[in-house]
Amino acid sequence: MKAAVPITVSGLKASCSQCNLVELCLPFGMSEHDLNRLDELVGARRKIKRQQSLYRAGDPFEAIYAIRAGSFKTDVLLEDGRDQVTGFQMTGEILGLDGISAETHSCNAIALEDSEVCVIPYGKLEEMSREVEGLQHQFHKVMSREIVRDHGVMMLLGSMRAEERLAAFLLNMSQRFTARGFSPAEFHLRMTRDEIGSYLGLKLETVSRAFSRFQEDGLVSVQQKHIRILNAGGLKRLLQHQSGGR
Amino acid sequence: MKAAVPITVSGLKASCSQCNLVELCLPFGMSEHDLNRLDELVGARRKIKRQQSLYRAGDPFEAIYAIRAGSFKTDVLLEDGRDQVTGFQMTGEILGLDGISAETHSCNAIALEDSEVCVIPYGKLEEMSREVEGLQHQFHKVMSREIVRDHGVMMLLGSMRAEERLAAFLLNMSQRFTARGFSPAEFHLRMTRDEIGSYLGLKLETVSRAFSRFQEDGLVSVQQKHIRILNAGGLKRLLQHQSGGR
DNA sequence: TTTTGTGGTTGACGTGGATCAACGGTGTCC
DNA sequence: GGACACCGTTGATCCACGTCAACCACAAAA
Repeated sequence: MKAAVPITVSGLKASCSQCNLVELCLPFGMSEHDLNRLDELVGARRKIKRQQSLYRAGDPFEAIYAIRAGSFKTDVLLEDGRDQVTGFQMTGEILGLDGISAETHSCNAIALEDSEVCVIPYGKLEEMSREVEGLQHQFHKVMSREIVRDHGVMMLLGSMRAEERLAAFLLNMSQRFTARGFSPAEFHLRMTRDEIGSYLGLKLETVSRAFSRFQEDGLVSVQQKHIRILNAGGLKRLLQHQSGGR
Repeated sequence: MKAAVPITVSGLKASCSQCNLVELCLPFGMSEHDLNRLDELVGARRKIKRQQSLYRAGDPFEAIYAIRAGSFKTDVLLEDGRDQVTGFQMTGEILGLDGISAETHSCNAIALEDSEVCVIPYGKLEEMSREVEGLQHQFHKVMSREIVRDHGVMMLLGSMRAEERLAAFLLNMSQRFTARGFSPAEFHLRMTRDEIGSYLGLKLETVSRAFSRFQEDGLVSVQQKHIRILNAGGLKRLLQHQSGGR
């Protein structure tokens, strides 16, 4: 939407060993000793304002990013103007893995709110993961997890109906908020109906109607972006009962 | 479909340095010196008969696989019986990357024809990629490429219409056959209409109708699984012209 | 040769979600 | 405070694709 973006690099050096996101982020499961080495790896932090991009499709690939605060969406766009949100990312998650293959980013990463990331220069990461076994293994796991996640989305897009897709989305968000110490039942979505729709392969009107339907059925209470899940079991059942999907 | 499968491990030691698939496979771009080290890495070959599985969801993850001959599909299945083909793989492509994250495979890999793979024990791969920089980098690229590919499929499933999806599929197949030294215009599909449909998020009847439509329009000639592309430009145009897709 | 099975094609019909359109709520910038 | 922009909701209508069903082609078995 906006043109190029003023980049803010805070002088603050990141520190994995001090960070309270270790359990969600790249360093997960690494020994204290290895963790200290990671502090060398992670470069400066960078702040990204709402609606601004961390990187855009076509940018040369130099680093991956760990989200320290805030949240992002990634999207791909076709030359004819159509676009598709490929994911929403929260704190501790890693952005930029798409860039390794062609040494150029293949999607846009845009902040959904004012956010901050840790910059992990990719060359350094490769170098250090030759020395630190735990880092190498974690990094592979992070990439593999992304592949598995994408398969899940393909499943959703290829074989679920509108309400099933939204139910799956809400349960997924709930689980991720829970992992971050927030309530499983009550949370604030940072993305618009249009963005949810793009991600789920639906039009925004369909998303809105599905929300209304869930509210009628007492499954959730919806007030704009504020969601309260009233009947998680009901949402799960929506997913399991083969409802004649496409 | 079938129950568990007799596994055939041929005594033949694989050899990357001798293999004519180097340019498509994991070793791509590696120096001759590094290539020789790869020969230590790759274990036995394994033959998989048509319709049999290389691994199934839930199997413990031990190795990744490079396809030496033949082709595969991967699919995920939901507890309610629905399933979704997440990809078709050809010679030189790598299978099993989904298993790293949870140390368990998350999808099924099934041979579309009698096939053969090179078994790459994952522990050894990690070990060796700590020593061989080129290997590490190539491996990361392979994983990243998989992520980018998945984003493309998400785009297709989320925002293209039936005929666009099939056109994209045919062009993709054509390109991959070309890369393997086959004709870009004429090839034999190894998968059924139902499998194509599952991959593209369509019913088999819709796939069949789209094929018929393409034939009427002189874009391709279709005889069962044998495809001849008569007008590649026409197929590409189908993709670009915003045809009011969903 | 007939039989059986699997995969593919085609037609008639139904429907879930897209499209088009109007309107209501909320936040932000003067 | 008022005006504007953006986002969300809801209704009416349409159409692409799913569903159901019949039939055909080819291959393997008998």
